[in-house]
Amino acid sequence: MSSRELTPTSYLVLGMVAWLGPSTPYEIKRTVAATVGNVWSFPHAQLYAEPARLAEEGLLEEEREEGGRNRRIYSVTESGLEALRSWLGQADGLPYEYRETALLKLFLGAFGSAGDTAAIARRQANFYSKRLPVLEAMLTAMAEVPDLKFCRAVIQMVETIDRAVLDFWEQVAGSPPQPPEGKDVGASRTLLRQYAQMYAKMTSRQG
Amino acid sequence: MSSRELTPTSYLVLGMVAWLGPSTPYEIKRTVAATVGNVWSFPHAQLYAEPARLAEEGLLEEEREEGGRNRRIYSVTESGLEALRSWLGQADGLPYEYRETALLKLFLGAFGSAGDTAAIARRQANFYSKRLPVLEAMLTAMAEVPDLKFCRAVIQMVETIDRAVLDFWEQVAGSPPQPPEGKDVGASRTLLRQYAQMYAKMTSRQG
DNA sequence: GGGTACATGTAATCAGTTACATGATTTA
DNA sequence: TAAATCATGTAACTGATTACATGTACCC
Repeated sequence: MSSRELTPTSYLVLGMVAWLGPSTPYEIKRTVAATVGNVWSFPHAQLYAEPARLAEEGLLEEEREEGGRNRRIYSVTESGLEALRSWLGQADGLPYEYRETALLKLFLGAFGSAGDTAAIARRQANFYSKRLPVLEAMLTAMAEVPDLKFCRAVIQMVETIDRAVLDFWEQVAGSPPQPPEGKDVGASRTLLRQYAQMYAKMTSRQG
Repeated sequence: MSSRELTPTSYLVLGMVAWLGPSTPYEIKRTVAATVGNVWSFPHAQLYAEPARLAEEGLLEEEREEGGRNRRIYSVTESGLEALRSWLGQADGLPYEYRETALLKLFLGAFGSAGDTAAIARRQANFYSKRLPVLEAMLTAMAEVPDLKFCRAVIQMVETIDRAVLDFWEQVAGSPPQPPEGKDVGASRTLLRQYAQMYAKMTSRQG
């Protein structure tokens, strides 16, 4: 029936509806925000658009609330559950994507001013140091509830990464790489090219 | 001159050209792949499209190679450098995005079969356990070369995250959360809703 | 009763992804 | 010299982001 390839967003929505039972896009959004949304943001417009698509494909079923807000309410169909199960069965093994603007700024720090990198590092460290205690509170709250173990696993992963990343940025803030004097890129220019070439060789065929 | 807001991709390209000197999209691509590309993938089509845009906006300058492959060669302009510097000066402090399909599968593991989650976890662990030694080789190679310190910092971050994530997946593989018997979601259904609500309260106003 | 935050959508744009296509070097 | 990989692009599609818009509930 459907021809398009489902996206991660598709499966997330599918899974949330399966889990929450009949639910509105807003409920999906809220639950996502509380879990994977911490590190993988799904803008709410998407969480309204995606269920609509899935409904067209017969993987969700849509009904409208009578009266009141006239909300859209979605439930999983059997073929929706099937799609979800089949997806869960594949261990495709794609690596993570980690996107942090600050990492790009660290990378290109040579072109900035002296204090830039340290300021950026402190800013990031500050953010994660504030999020960590919240996560820990969540984790202890969930520890009692075995039914939330899957949810808990997600928060545990967020915590794991936050810790690592916080540590990293604190180190950078402590001893930030300094931009070279006089903007002399000349030296690093050829070195960077050599590095890229070496890297390509090391990763294509055998090292 | 330009009206659009520059994207992270824009600044990355700007920075790479500034760093490499006059360069072709392919050289940009290769260098990106060797550095941030490890965790933040920029498809090559983008690294051909973006310099073209930047050239239109006067932030890069484009010339064509005479004869041969007739390649496009880009260099930074003064206003390009300015844009880069000004961007580096802002510590906007956005948190990272971490996207790993396996994390979604872990989250939704309740709907899969018994062995699924463990298989997925092993698969991820396997990948990172293979990448780590490569990164370490790179790091020791770069340790000698002070001009590559910014580049090295990036690889260090990748290593940091890989370690943390590898550890996490190994733990999951060791004792994976089991899907409930009989697909009884009923219990966790309301708990999940409660959790989402609690989370919303904890993160909006003060906890 | 007025303001602020929660809730619920739609529209338009564009970056990003995938796919297609082919020329130039190596390497076997 | 054939195969494989490296290098270099373009076209088309569509999901994702941004922005707009408005209704409803709650708090002071």
